[in-house]
Amino acid sequence: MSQQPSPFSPTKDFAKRLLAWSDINGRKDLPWQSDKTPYRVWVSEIMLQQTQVAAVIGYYQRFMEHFPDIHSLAHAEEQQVLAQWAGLGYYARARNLHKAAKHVVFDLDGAFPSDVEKIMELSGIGRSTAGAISSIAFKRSAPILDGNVKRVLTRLHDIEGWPGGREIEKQLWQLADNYTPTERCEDYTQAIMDLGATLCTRSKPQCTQCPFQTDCQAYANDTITLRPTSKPKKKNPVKECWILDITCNNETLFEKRPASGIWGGLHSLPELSREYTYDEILEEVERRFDLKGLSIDEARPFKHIFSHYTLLAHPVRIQVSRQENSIREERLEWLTHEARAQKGLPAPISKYFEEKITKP
DNA sequence: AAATCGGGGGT
DNA sequence: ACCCCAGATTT
Repeated sequence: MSQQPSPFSPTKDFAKRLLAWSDINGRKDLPWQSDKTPYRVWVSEIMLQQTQVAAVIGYYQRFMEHFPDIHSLAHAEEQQVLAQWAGLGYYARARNLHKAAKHVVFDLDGAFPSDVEKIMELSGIGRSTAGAISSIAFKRSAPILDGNVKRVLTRLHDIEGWPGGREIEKQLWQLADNYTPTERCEDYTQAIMDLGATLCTRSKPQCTQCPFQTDCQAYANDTITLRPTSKPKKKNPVKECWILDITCNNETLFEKRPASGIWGGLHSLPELSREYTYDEILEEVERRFDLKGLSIDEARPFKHIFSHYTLLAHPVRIQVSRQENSIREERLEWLTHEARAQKGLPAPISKYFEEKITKP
């Protein structure tokens, strides 16, 4: 755990300078930026959660015409709410909005809660959205930590580590809280989102326009493109299977694989789900190939790493007695080791045979 | 094709 | 308390 020596080295007057910047460059004419009632702010924050400003504007205006206040929303049928939401996507947001409206109107006497803790109890509102509503609608000093703010803060402090992780997120909330002013906190909330949305963007940030260029640790360290640290790719799953090494005399049964998928179109050993028991394997061999197994035993498993998963193949050797009337299919082929060497086979299968020959 | 996003839900 | 997902867009 690399505890940073000082998790917080305050940039002096951050809020003041940010507000000075946003007074000139910030957006102040969006539909939800006038008449900032809790209801109007809330609806805008929910709509903006996973959707860009430009896409939200039209929906917001129509939504407000249909449901001008929280009472009209609470008394509406869910279908009417969803109808107004149609096209915005993420419809769970609309259901949560409706559910929360009913809760406020019928359980809280229509009084929208003002502190973060209470706001967070409403469906569809987490800590960041609650902070936004509390600060913008109630002018309470409450931090937010949405994607924009995470980006600004991880760059300003050049914080390494995925912001979704526990420790980093905790550190970011601490920073967000420290920077949040008591004066003009509603403008500050809007301003830091504007900074992230217009200058401190994910790609091609406009650092030359940024009022914090000389404060920015990532800029100084030339790590802007590395911040925020991207989510660690979850390590690939391991998939296991049986690989059937079916032999009769000196020949092995190969099966041409489907054209698409892994090893598409190549000849390979038949593959079965690892779930099968020996008995089930033999049943399947008889069903699919019309071959009776005489003996069955396992060889050493081999591993093959694909880009998206690791295959752990368990070869199972099956001796069969060749029948006259064995199923004949285009995709099935009996090959000797010599013939096999000429054939296009998946590398792991070829390798398996090299080992089998050199170390029987 | 892969990364992103804030909250919900499952473990 | 922690991890992961659904659902849609963006790069």
